[in-house]
Amino acid sequence: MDKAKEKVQRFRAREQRILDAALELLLEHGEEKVTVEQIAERVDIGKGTIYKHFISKTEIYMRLLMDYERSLAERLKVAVENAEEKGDITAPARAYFESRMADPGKDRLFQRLEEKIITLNLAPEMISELHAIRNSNASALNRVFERRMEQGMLKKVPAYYYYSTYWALVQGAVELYHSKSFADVIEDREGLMEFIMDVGVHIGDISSRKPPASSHTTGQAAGPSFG
Amino acid sequence: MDKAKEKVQRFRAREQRILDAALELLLEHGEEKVTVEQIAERVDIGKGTIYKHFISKTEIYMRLLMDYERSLAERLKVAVENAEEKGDITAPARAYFESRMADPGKDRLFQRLEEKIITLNLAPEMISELHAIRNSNASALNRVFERRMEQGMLKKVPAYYYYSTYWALVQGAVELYHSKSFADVIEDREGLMEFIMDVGVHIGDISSRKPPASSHTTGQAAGPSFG
Amino acid sequence: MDKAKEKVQRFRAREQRILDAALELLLEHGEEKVTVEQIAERVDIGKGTIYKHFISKTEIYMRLLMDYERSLAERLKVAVENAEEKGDITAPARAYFESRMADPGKDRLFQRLEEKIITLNLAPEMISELHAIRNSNASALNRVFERRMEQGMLKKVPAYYYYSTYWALVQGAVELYHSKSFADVIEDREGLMEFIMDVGVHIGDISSRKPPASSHTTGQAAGPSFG
Amino acid sequence: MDKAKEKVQRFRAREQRILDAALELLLEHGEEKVTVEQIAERVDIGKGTIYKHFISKTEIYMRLLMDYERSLAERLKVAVENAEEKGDITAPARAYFESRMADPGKDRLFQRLEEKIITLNLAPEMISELHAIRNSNASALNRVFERRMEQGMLKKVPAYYYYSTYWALVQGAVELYHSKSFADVIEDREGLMEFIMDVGVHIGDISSRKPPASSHTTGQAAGPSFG
DNA sequence: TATGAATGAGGCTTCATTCAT
DNA sequence: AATGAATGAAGCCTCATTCAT
Repeated sequence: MDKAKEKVQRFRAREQRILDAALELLLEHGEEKVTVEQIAERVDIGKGTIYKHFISKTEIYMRLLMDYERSLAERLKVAVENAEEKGDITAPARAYFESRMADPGKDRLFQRLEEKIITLNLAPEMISELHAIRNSNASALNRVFERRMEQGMLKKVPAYYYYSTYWALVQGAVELYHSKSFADVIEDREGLMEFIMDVGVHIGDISSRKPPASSHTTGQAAGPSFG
Repeated sequence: MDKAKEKVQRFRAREQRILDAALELLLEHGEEKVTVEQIAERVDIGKGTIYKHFISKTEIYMRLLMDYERSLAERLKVAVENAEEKGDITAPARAYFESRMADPGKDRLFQRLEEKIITLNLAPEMISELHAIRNSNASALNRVFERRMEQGMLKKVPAYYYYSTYWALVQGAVELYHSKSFADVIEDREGLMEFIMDVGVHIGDISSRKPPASSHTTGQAAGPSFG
Repeated sequence: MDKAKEKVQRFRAREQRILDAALELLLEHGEEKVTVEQIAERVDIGKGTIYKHFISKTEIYMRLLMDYERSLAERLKVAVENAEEKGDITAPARAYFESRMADPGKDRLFQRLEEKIITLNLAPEMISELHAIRNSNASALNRVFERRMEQGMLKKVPAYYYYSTYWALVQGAVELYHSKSFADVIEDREGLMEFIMDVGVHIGDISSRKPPASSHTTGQAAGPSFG
Repeated sequence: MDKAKEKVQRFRAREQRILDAALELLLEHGEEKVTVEQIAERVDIGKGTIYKHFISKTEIYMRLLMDYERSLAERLKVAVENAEEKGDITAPARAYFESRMADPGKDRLFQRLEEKIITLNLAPEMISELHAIRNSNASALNRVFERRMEQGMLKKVPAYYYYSTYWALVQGAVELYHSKSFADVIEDREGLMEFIMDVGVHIGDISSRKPPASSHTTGQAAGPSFG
């Protein structure tokens, strides 16, 4: 009995190790350049063993994608609930931003992975499932924007304007975080990210917006010069 | 003499045809899935001939990247000059936005291309050169933001905050434009893009900001055309 | 004691179930495309267990081959004995034909299996054993042909001419039965098979041969049923 | 000009060498057990070169199949024409038999190859093309049988009875030729094959058949004993 | 100068068999 | 005794780049 359980557990543990190794390698080397053999090597198992756990390389990637999206959804849900108790209407937006910016490299990786899988049309059903999860994320944010519009705090435009714009900003922030061109220029990344989040949270605010809280509010005359 | 010139010209013309064909194919099939053979076929020359013009496939891609970045810089420069004559201080930001959104698919492709080349560390020097061009773009925008800060129109933070945030928003807008998940949701793409641009142009505005002009609210005869 | 017997019996029963499952799968999917895992699944036992019964996949196949050949021999023997009592000299030939045509798909499968095993030279001794069984089949037929030659009913040629030719015809009939190219053309398979059998039974007949009895010409109440 | 021609010729020659090598290996080792690498090795070219000539391993096999079928059709056509001039009505059947028996190993190999390709449903369109060629073969034989029926020389049954039975016999003869079980028994292969052909040619003959011409017509009391 | 045939490293996946539990 | 996770050899195919003509 116990032995059987143990075995199952060891099996699951190995599955997780495969996923972890794949993610590590993906983060280290990029989507291209990671081979099944490499993953196996890192987990220190045979190449064939991978295929006891996953039917294809794509399935490994899809699992990573789903896991990430689910954890995002989970964190967002918690944040929304907490926020509603406290009456902080900007909390969901902040939670979303923070969730995605928690590990921008990972976030970005998963975008690329998803894009590739969609383009090559591997695993269309799993992609649908993924998008279903994502839509549940979207609706939480959408509700926030809609409520604020009703309260007259936001300019009235179609709600998806807000959500889309906000998404775009976060997406861009993720790219920015990763960008090697900006790396030299950005001295205070934390400050910048806060600034961006603040911009995001106040998109469309009609008036009397709280000025962005930044650790840099003291006027810094000359930032780094681009070119 | 003339013959030699003619020859050189034909050579250059073919080079351009190779670049055009590569871009077309890239746009049609995505970064992966374009082979040197396909390019040669479309130009209707031999595969070997390509290697008379470019030492590697990567070099072709780098050339496309550089050309794109330069055209961006060029357009931006013109816009800035025009704007300065007319005193429209938001013009550079708008020009930048419009330039990148003129063909979002292309813009996005080049991001991916660049990313790939950086990741695989093919052609590090060319990448440096590319970034130099980009920085010259950045400085034009930076100057705008700095001037507006000096005029007290923008909250005082390091100038790169503005530029980075703006860049992030545009970057995100490009992704948004392309995104298949959003495609169903976005009914009025033009309107949305204008909305985003407006958000971008007014990042950090201290007060009395003009509410975003949206085609949903005011009939704007001729907005910029995207895509 | 009883327990031990029971155990042995269960063991044998399972062995048979493995063989049955293998045959089913082989018939369903063809020689290639059947894996040990599939067999284990269908029997609902572990893959490893199969190897408690058979040292290799080839051994399973060899067992199927032997069993088939033995059942063929058995049926043939019975038919010959019955026929001799009744004085019907063509009975063995008919019995042989009917035996092999009883399930042409199976017969054909075993040809292929044997061929494969011979080609790859797996299990040479078992193949010898198989051929020994088959030769015992041959001798029954041979005796018939020899007797008929002695009776002046058949042209005198080496007896193996008859047997070989007859074998060839039956072999071909099996293939014909299975052939997809012929499927469209053959409207009356029963009639055709009877026709072929008749041709076979009368190979070498010296004179006054009974014209082939075909269901197209004479109403034969109960012919042998094929397949 | 000449150079270009030469090049094309060398290319074609190599293609033929690939086909020849593949056929050789197939004949030596059987369908399974021949790898693309082996073929390349034997031709002394790189693995990749094979794929300049053929899009897949299956295509190589299909080419062999088609070439064989075409040569069969060609030989048959010539034989039929010659026969018609000379009034020898059995000539097409003989030609067909002889064509297929010219190299029984090859004939058998191609059956197996075709079967495999059909089963795995690789290349369905090429298989159709193959069958089209084969049908042209069939009709030539069919016409012979029909004419003989009209002349009252053959029992009247559906024409496909004759063709199918004849096909089955030839098919079986091919297998017989190859069979290792029969190898020891068959002392005079030529004689046997002639015997079989004669049986085939006279299938359904109504009367006064020429006795089979065999080099063994002298009564050999005891052929080899089976078992 | 232009060509395209040739190359071969490298990637993904399958499956019979072994062996620790 | 039964299991099934693990193995790794082996197979097919792709494609950037080279080089002889």
